[in-house]
Amino acid sequence: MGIVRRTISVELLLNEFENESDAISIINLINRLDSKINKTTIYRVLKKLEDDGTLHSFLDSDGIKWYAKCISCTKSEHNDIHPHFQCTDCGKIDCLQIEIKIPKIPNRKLTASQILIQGKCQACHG
Amino acid sequence: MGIVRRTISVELLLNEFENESDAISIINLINRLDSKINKTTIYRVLKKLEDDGTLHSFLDSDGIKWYAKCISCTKSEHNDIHPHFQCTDCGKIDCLQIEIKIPKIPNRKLTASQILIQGKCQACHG
DNA sequence: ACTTTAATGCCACTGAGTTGCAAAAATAGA
DNA sequence: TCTATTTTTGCAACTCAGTGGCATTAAAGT
Repeated sequence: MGIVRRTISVELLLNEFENESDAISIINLINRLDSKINKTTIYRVLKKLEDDGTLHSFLDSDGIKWYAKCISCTKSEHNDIHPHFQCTDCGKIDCLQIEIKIPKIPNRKLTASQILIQGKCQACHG
Repeated sequence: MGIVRRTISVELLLNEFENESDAISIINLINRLDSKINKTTIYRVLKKLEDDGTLHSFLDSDGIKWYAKCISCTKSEHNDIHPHFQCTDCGKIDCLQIEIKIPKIPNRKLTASQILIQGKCQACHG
């Protein structure tokens, strides 16, 4: 289930994503909001926002969780499938609005894909 | 640095991959070899085998680490870049010998990509 | 065989993420 | 606006994959 009550925690978290076009790691959010929200609450609210189709999550190459805004998702359907790009220098991740074609594979039914591309961003001399 | 000495641990681990064409999670290896090798050693030997170009590693959608045999890698170069397929029913992962084309992206220098495809394998009615 | 140096086992630790539960806050209803 | 209900939060303790230090063991070279 998604967000039911409009609480301060929900507002604060939505606000972080309002002011940020890149993805944000949970670790980072916990640090940013340390004095305002408990980390358990952060995990729980983010999960609900994902259920609502407001945010989507993915893991980086170290296995830690990041969240980013969805563009066209709803509660019933996460349409927002796209690759993520992580700069190996500064660590920033952003969503790439490109489509990567996965070919059909014999004897397997494909349902999802997670693509993490690594390299250097423009700021780090890409 | 990679493998220097031919120890029992190295033999046992290589043996596991000899008899297995799929990827194997570290967790699984630790369970399999519980009575024979300490888990710290397993982590260390696998890392060396990866440095040697014998195995490659990747994370699944839960962020846990898997290893699989390399086909054409060397100590100096991991050429064996390919997507991995995980069955959402049985959890098995295997290497897909297909190439997925990543388009050039403006203002970014791409160096690597990790692709995890999810779905159902043949055995689980793919 | 002996010496050198790499590899191992053990144990304690780290750190991301989770769980249970009592207290607090948000909504609905009167 | 007050009250009852139900969700949400904070806290503390926990889980579990993965790591680091260090003394001991075991390869390999001479």
